[in-house]
Amino acid sequence: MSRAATTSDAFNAIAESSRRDILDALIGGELSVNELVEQLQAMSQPQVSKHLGVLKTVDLVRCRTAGRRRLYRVNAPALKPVNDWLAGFESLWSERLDRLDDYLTDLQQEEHKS
Amino acid sequence: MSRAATTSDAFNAIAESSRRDILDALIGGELSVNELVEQLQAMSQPQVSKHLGVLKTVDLVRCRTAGRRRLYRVNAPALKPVNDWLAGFESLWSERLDRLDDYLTDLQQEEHKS
DNA sequence: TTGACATATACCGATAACGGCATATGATTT
DNA sequence: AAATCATATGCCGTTATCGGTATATGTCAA
Repeated sequence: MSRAATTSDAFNAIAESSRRDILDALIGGELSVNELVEQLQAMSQPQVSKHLGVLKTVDLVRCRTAGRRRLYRVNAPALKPVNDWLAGFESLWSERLDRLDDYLTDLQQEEHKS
Repeated sequence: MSRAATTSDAFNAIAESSRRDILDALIGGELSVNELVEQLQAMSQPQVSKHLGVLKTVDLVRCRTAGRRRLYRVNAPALKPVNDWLAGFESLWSERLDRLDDYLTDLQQEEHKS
């Protein structure tokens, strides 16, 4: 078995930073593939198309044909599973708990030295 | 080139559902490896250990030695990058926009038929 | 219809993930 | 010291990723 497919899940789709970059670029609104290629310096057209394909499969992006161009836009609700999962950890978020945690870790390392 | 390493990023680490399951199990508090194995039916001990290793590398999990056992706990702040990235899409979240989006997609498919 | 533009797809080599099983390391008890 | 318990690590085969380059599909204009 290998790692889960990037097309299986929003979680897997957004694991790749190139795809997050594409989604970020689309926050402003619809963009064509070429406009994305321009905006995302250092990404070839085939790359952008492939990544868009992945994003489309998991419904993170939707598509509209306009003339010979194709306008892509974000489908934000597809990010909800991620958001919902994260919400379960918000209770553990506070700085105070973080510091306590660091303290415990340090304590444990001190014990280890002795 | 291949897919980014699971140890490169919180995004990549949480792409695997087994690892999300582990993190979920740890929300209640510290657990030893064996307790995790019990709780996560159908995951072998080596698997759990390996996944914990990945989670530890990206600091999503921290570790404390207690006798011959090892107690793991969530380090929630390591999820912040994910949360922050998601926040950029909250403006596009509403049901209404979602419906409008569906409408546009349907419209485009209708056009395509003609 | 021919040519230019816009986007998608196919093939390639390289890399690394994943699960399973066996085994090594490490700590405790008798 | 030996046996036991708890956890980590190593090796293997399978599979899917990723970027690159070339090319196919599709759409419009002259």
